[in-house]
Amino acid sequence: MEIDSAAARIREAAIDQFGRTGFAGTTVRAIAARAGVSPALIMHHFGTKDGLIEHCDGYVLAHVERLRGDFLRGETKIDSVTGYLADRPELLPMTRYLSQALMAGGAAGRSVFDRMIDVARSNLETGIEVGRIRPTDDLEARAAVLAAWNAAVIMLGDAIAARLDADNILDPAIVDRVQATALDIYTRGLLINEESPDDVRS
Amino acid sequence: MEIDSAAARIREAAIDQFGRTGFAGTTVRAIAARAGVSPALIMHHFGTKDGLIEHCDGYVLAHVERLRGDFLRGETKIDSVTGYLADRPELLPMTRYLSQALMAGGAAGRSVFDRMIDVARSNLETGIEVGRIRPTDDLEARAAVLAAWNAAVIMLGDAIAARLDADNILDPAIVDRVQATALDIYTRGLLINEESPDDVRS
DNA sequence: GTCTATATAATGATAGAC
DNA sequence: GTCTATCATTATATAGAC
Repeated sequence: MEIDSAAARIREAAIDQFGRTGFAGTTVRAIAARAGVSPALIMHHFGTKDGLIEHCDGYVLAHVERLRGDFLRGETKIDSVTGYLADRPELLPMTRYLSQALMAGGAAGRSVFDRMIDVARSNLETGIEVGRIRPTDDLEARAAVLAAWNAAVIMLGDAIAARLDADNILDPAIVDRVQATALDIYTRGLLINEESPDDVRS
Repeated sequence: MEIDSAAARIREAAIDQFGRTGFAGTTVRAIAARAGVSPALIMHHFGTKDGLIEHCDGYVLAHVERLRGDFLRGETKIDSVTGYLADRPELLPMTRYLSQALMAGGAAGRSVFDRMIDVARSNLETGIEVGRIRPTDDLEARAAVLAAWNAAVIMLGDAIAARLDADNILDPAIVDRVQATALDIYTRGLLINEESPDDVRS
C-alpha cells in the first residue's frame, strides 16, 4: 500500500476517527468524508466496516511492535522522550485508537494489554535480577498493575492534559511532568510510613 | 422513583448496558428488552436516549457522592474493602458505566475525573501537612497521575481480573492483590536506585 | 403508565457506470 | 480504482389506543 494512496488515506482517517469517537460511534460515511473519498470506496477496499477495523488493528499493532523492535535492537537514537514523540506524530491518534480498542474489549485491545503486561513482567524480572528493582511476592499482580497504570496515562491523556493546561498528552511539557511524577513515585515511594493507602485513593 | 418501578428497572438496565457496550453501541431496544418493557416506555419516561443518559449520569454521580459522603461523615463501618464491595453489588456496573463515560469524554465522565483529581490533591495536601506523604514540587501533576492510576484499575478491571484468573475486578482475591501491590509501591517505591523509568514502561 | 404500530432518518452494504 | 445511486436494515422517536 503506497504512501498517500486512497487506501492509506482511508486507514489514517479511520484510525483517527475510531480513536476519537469509538468503533460503534464512528460511521463509514464520517471516515469517507475525512479521507475525501466516497463511502463505497471504503467497502471496495476493506469489504465491511469490521474488515476496516481488523485492518486498522493489524496496522496499529504492527506499527507499535516495529517501533518497539527498533528500540530493542538499538536502532533508535532517543535523546528525549519528548523529542521521540515529536518526531512521530502518528503516535497520538494511534494511542487514542488503542485506548478505544482496550475499552471495546476487542481482539486488538486485549492483545495489546496482554502484551503490555508481558513486557512489564519481563522488565520487572530483569530489573529484579540485576538488583535495580525491589523483589515482590506477586510478580503477576505487579506487572498487571504497572501495565494498567501506563495504559491509564494513554487512555485519560486528554483529561490529564486539559487539567495541566495543555491540548494533549503528547505535549512536551506534559510528558515531562507526568514522567517526572511517575519516576519520583517509582524511585522514592509516596508514603512516609506504612499507613492505609486510602489517603491517596478516591 | 420507587424501588422496582419500571423506570427504576429501565435505569438499572441502562447503566448496565451502557457500561458493557458504550453509549453509541447501546440501543434503546436492547435496554428495553433487558428491562422487560417496550422501547416506547423508555421514551415516555426519559424523552430521548440522551435524556436517559443524562439521567443515568446524574444517578451514578449522586450515588458515588453519597457513598463518599457517608464514609467521610463516619457513617460507614468498613471492616475491609472486599466486604464493602460485596455489600454493594451495584458498584460493579456503575464503575463500568463511569469508565465508558470517562472514555466518551462526556460531562459525567469528565466531572468524575476532575473530582477524582480534586480528591487526590486534597488528600495529598493533608498527607503532606501531617508528614505522612512526601512533599512534591508539582502537586497538580501528582494528583492527576494518581487519579489516572486509580481510574485505570477501574477501566481495565476486567482485563486485569482475567489475567489474574478472576471474573471481575471486584473479586475479593483480586481486590486484595491489587491493593497490596499498589500499597507496596506507594510505601517502598519500585526502583532501588535512580535509573531510567523506561524499564518498567512498555 | 404501558403498549402496538408506524413515521422518519441514518447506517452498512450493493449494483453498476466510468 | 473510484464514483453515483440506491437498497435493506436498523435506529430513534412519535401517535394514539387502552
